[in-house]
Amino acid sequence: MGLFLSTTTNKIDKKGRISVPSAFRTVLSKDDFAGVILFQSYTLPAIEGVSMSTMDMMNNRVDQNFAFFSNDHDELATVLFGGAVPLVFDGDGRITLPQHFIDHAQLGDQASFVGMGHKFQIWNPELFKDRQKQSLESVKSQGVTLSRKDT
Amino acid sequence: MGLFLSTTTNKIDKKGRISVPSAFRTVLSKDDFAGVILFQSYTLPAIEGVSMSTMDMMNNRVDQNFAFFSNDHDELATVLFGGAVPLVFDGDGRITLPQHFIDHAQLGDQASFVGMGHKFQIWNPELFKDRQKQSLESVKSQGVTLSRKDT
DNA sequence: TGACATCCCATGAAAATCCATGCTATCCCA
DNA sequence: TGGGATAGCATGGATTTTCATGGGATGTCA
Repeated sequence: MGLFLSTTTNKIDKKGRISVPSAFRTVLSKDDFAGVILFQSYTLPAIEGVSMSTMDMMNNRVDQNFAFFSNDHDELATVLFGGAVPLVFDGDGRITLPQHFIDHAQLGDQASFVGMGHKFQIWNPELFKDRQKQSLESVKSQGVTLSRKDT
Repeated sequence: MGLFLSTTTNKIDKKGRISVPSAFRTVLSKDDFAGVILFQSYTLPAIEGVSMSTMDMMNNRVDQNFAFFSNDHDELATVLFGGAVPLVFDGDGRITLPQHFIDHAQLGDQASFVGMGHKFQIWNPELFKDRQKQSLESVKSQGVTLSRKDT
């Protein structure tokens, strides 16, 4: 499917536009929707981004795990889909970030796109430095590792 | 899958380009992505290299072991994927090393590719000499061995 | 008609691509 | 077995293309 990898920092211009890194666009263009789905992280001052097909996948999981009219289902669906915003690329691969995302992630005139495999996050570059450092410490100290095993 | 074996030292030119040893390219070319994934070692002044399929494997493991929005998932993904850079070979089998990798591994105008089985490392040749010596002594004194057991 | 979104084009910097060269190991045939 | 041809590989440099970014023009909705 293609993975979101590496970290890229781009500028937000006066109009609130920002270029989605070319490599990320390539991953996103695998499905027919020419854009990206964004929603705010529930726990971090960051914006999460996924492809439309990943959104489909999450939708299926919600339906599998919860009865269709249960309260749990509706609560999760409300948060997950109610807060999700589809944004279409302009001709040059840019998107315009809605104001509440900019507020939530405390973005100034720059933003970092952080690849996380099947998804990515958008951060204030300064905040991300700390986040990165803290993640590394956490991964190292907790010994969260992956053993290599071919499937 | 093919293993990364032996050590080769190549030149880094003015533009930061370096030839990936032909034997390594052969191993990497087993999957459809014509390049290599690099990230910095968490503990050593070296760069680590793996194939895209290894990266895929790691991604699957992360998703299997951690809930998609859990903090553990995000921290691991940040370290693992946010710091990973996919580099495509040019027509002659070279890659251009990003500056922060050159800094981290303290590379001058040369670099050693060290085969390590499923992955390889890129070292400053001088630093690697010490590393090699120290590894050998450590293995000898601790009597590190391998159990012969597949899977 | 003003605010805002969308589309289009220009530009500079960076990255990808292409071509040339020399070295070395290998092969082939006399 | 010697020696020349050949192919693969690392290296250097030039050229072309892509990409991020800025700004203007056009369209749209309240």
